Amino acid sequence: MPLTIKVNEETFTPRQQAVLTAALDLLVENGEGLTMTAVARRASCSKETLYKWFGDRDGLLTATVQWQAAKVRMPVVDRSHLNAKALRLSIEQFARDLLTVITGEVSVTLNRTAVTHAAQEKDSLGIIVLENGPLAIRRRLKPILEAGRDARLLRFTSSEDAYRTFFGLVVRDVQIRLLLGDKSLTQSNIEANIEADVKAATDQFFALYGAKANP
Amino acid sequence: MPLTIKVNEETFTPRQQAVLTAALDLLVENGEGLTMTAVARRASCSKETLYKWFGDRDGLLTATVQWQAAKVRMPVVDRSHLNAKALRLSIEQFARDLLTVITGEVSVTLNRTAVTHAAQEKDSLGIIVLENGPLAIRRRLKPILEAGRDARLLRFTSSEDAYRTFFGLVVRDVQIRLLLGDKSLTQSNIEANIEADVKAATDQFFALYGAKANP
DNA sequence: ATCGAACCGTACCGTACGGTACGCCTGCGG
DNA sequence: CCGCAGGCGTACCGTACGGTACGGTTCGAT
Repeated sequence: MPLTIKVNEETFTPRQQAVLTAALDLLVENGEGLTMTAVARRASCSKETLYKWFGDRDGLLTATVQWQAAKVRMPVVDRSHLNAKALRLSIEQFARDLLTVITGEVSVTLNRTAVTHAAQEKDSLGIIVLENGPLAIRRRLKPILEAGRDARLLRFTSSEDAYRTFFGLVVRDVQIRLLLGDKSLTQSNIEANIEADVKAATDQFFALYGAKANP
Repeated sequence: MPLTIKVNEETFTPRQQAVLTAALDLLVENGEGLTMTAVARRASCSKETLYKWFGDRDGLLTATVQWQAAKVRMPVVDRSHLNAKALRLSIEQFARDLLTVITGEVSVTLNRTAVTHAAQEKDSLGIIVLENGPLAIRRRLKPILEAGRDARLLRFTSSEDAYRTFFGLVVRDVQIRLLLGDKSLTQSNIEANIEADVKAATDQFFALYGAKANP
């Protein structure tokens, strides 16, 4: 019987964090390279310690994803004085952050890992990734959207729907293509277009939800 | 050395198709349940035959995904007389088909399998899924969009961009949530909202790319 | 100085699974 | 009737990997 995994306890000792870093590195380098032996060797620790700390392989995986996903923090957008320009900048900033995070190597790896995990009737990693990815962004964007509505700069009925449309406009087919390993989407390729994409998505979002838009 | 896999040859004997069906069933039932022994037992054939026909496990997997993905065919939309109403119906139909396919159990399984595969520096399955999923839809939608533009019903510069925006508006965060195993997205849940979602996405698409829209 | 906890390194075990070999049956051409 | 190709079922092999055990080492507390 494996030990209970401490999923809610986010505090890891520096040594443990070194182990998690090693595990993440292995994941990024080679998605399926995360074997207990490899992690132990990379982190210069014994397998016994891994099992003592994380219970079993799944526990180590969960801790790694959890710890790493929680590190992805969007910068908070200033909400103090909300004129049209500031709102637009905030939305643009969210689009930029969303695209940057989602196209990052770590994010792709984490999402792939979670999808693989979900393919085995285990959804814990998927929940963690969802919670720290899309849902985290949603939580931060929502007050901005509602402030925009209160200031009569935006018009929508459901902030949920508005957010999901925003997500779609920004992400489009980029994420799924990255997850599927589409070679025509290189990192430099994305970086070169990110500003144009951010602007386009923001324009479209305001076209749909701006105060002047048709209901 | 495994035999060369016949990826371009789409013709399988009925017996082979029965094997592929068994493989797909196992995949859908339990993502990681596709072991050679399990397939052989399910299809009532010998492992030796599997290896003779498909070379190795990867070949069987590729053949399964290839064969199944190619079966997903969108109905062709009539393009004969293209007034505003017909165009809108066509777009709506695409949105509906796209959503229906993407949220289907088989599609989710195939995408998960391909993502898992891509996590191991193998992108062949990802390419197959991309080619038969998003890209197939794009190929079919593109002439409709351009016909709409020629008829001055739509306005856009790049049909590529228009398609990708359409994809984003329709799919939003549904696919990634399904891939990650989000429990709050049940099949019945999606089905109940699909018509409303289709209408909303089409409305938004026309708001952005309709002839009356701002450039 | 001594003890014990924590931990490293490594050897070891069990199992699952990819891949192969082989014996047997069936159907078909001669 | 004979022989043989194709295929089924099963036994088997090798390996990779999850998980455990254990001796040796470091280090802090007493």
